[in-house]
Amino acid sequence: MEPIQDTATRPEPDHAGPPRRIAHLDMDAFFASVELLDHPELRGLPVVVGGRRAVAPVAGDALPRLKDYAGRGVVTTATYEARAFGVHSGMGLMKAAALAPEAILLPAHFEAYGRVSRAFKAAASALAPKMEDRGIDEIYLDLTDLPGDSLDLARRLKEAVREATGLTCSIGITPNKLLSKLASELQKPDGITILGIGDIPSRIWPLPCAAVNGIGPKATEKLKASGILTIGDLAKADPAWLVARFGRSYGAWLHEAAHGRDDRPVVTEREPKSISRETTFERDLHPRLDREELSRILLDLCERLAADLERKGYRTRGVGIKLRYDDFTTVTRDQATPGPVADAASLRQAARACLKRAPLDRRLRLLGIRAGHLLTEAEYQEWRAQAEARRESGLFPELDA
DNA sequence: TCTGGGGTCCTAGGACCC
DNA sequence: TCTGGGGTCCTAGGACCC
Repeated sequence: MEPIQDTATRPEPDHAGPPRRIAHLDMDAFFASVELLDHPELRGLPVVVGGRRAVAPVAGDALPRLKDYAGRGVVTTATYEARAFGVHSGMGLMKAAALAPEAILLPAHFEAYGRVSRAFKAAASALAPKMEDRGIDEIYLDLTDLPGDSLDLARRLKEAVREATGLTCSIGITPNKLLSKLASELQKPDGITILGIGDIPSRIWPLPCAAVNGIGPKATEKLKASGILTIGDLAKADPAWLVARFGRSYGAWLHEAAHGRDDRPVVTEREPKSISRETTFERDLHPRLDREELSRILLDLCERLAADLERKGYRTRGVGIKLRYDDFTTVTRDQATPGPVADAASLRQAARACLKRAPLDRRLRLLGIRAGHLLTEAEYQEWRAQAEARRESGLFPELDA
């Protein structure tokens, strides 16, 4: 018998409620711009930030050039002058050097970026306290309850950020996060873009699908294969076809996204789900021949992860490792720990158990360790109380004393 | 000349329990 | 004797983002 379900009376998804006013604020070429604060003489030149460690000093007082770099590493950020050569973040440095050999290469200074990041977020949240942290160089702000028109608010935000950091940013303001993220990209750098729902056909639909946050390389290729190039093409696609092609969840989301619909709230607080450390080796290491070196690296990763857990006040109940082989294939192995732990020795013990279950027959280029299933101090105390109760009832003697 | 390091979320199968 | 179905946890992999 056919299941009977009255879909016609099911309520619409919750798009109701008063329209919101959401800002996305994105720092312009963030890492490179911070570097230029220290090296104003490099303004206007193509500059790339990246590389694994300080570039070897070059003869005389010449600046380190991209062409002088040899080794593993990717572009972390490029100035707009460097981007003009086709260089972009994530690109291998060797490839970038082929495109812009004379570009200046600066090593990354993550402590400095962290300081400037905290400064711009403090300045923005002083004006708009409902702030969602989206990483080191971007935030969402919920401006719905603030007085003043959007253009004026955007100008005040940019001025506050500039005053606090000396840097420019780009801002998009629309009724939701998805559109604001798209809007902030439209007039970079140093831009303000304010859009309403009515602007979607003219401003959003001409953009390529890949401009949408959540449509990556794989989905872009798949869409392209069906002749869907722009967000407008995607908006015209049959939702049932999208679901059949991309799955129930992602297919339905693609349809909603193309029409600029997005209910996600601005989330001001969040507990981390996992904390990890990983490293790519200078040269590929053999699991057997380079056993001692790998062992030292694992211990170092465990100690750094333990320090992170300690500093942030978490314990983990699930440890995982990540291995990347010389052919760039990646495997992971996970293992639940007997109880919540945060010390390096316990992390290493769990990591070694994971390693035993992984193929170790070819050279490795990366080793990583991750602490998942995190417990806050309060959750840990609760776990302990429950374990104690079980122990006293004699059911599960997980606690020794 | 290959491709960093830190994350989130989703899917999917099997174990296990009720 | 031929066997249901839901819920949750564990594990592995993959897409995606900054």
